[in-house]
Amino acid sequence: MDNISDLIERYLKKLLADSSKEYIEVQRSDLAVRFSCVPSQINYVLTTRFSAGHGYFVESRRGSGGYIRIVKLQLDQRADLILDLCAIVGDSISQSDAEGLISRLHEEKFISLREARLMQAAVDGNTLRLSMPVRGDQLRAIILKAMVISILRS
Amino acid sequence: MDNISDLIERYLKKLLADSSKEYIEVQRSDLAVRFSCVPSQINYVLTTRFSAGHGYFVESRRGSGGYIRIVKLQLDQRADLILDLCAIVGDSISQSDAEGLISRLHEEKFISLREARLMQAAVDGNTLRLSMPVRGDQLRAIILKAMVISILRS
DNA sequence: ATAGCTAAGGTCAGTAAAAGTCAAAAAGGA
DNA sequence: TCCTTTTTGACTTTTACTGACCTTAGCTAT
Repeated sequence: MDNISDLIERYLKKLLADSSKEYIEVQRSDLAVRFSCVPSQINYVLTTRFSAGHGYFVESRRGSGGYIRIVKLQLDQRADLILDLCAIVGDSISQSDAEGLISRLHEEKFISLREARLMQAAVDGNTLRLSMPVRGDQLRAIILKAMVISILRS
Repeated sequence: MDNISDLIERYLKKLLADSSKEYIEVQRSDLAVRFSCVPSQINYVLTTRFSAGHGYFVESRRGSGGYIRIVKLQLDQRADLILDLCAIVGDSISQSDAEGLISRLHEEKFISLREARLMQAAVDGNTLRLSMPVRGDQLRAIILKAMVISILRS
């Protein structure tokens, strides 16, 4: 139930929360040692849990003195939040990214927990797949954008 | 009278009763071993005895470190009304009926105005028609029920 | 300068470990 | 008997993890 990827995710998010800046810098090999895993697992965690859809931006540099920088994008500093969110969603969005975006909206206090759950339910993979075997990601994007617009307007 | 499904049901309900939280997490394969049955029997038990209508909500994750989480909804007398409304939705619902149902939920103070707007947006005709010219009413019913059930949590 | 070494991080495909689906077979019950 | 519920298992999908091989950046000795 607590797989390594979840532990790494939590660790990085705690670092971010404790940091005074909006980003952190880590070393891939350090993390791999700390969590007794292969280095490439760090990349796995980054792509599955720190994607743009989840509200993060990852930069890195190789070579000696290399690093991985994880930036937490601040939603509340966006000039036009609705447009930006719709751009992030795009024409198609995976369930994982949708979940990340919704929980982010909740963390940033744009929506309540109940509202987050409502939105999750509407774009849930099982819900959508029941009706549309294919193109679930497109449908999810359409519904998610409609909800984002409705709740952030006003 | 003592079939395996009943035993599994009782076991899970005892776990829930003994738990300090309102949910439990189990592993499907563990249960299958414990009760000497095939893993898919667990799914059978979940769908026949732990549905929303029975007052439960089931989430799960696949892959290594996967789990099944069973949430017990604490239902008050008002929950019956919600479940009835959910049953009324059925397999298919028109936009105007959906709107009626949503405003009813709001009038009965089950949901806030913002939540009502959110739900309206998700099942809006234009939104759904964009993606599915046909079967829009079926899709609307599926999404609406998922959202209605979600408000039973919390 | 620069060739070459070293120390980072990246990619990708393959394997393993879960849970899900579906329909057929078996068992019960009225 | 006939219908419903339970049980089974073959096949699928999703998620996590691993390792071999690749790329990039800095450093150092010539």
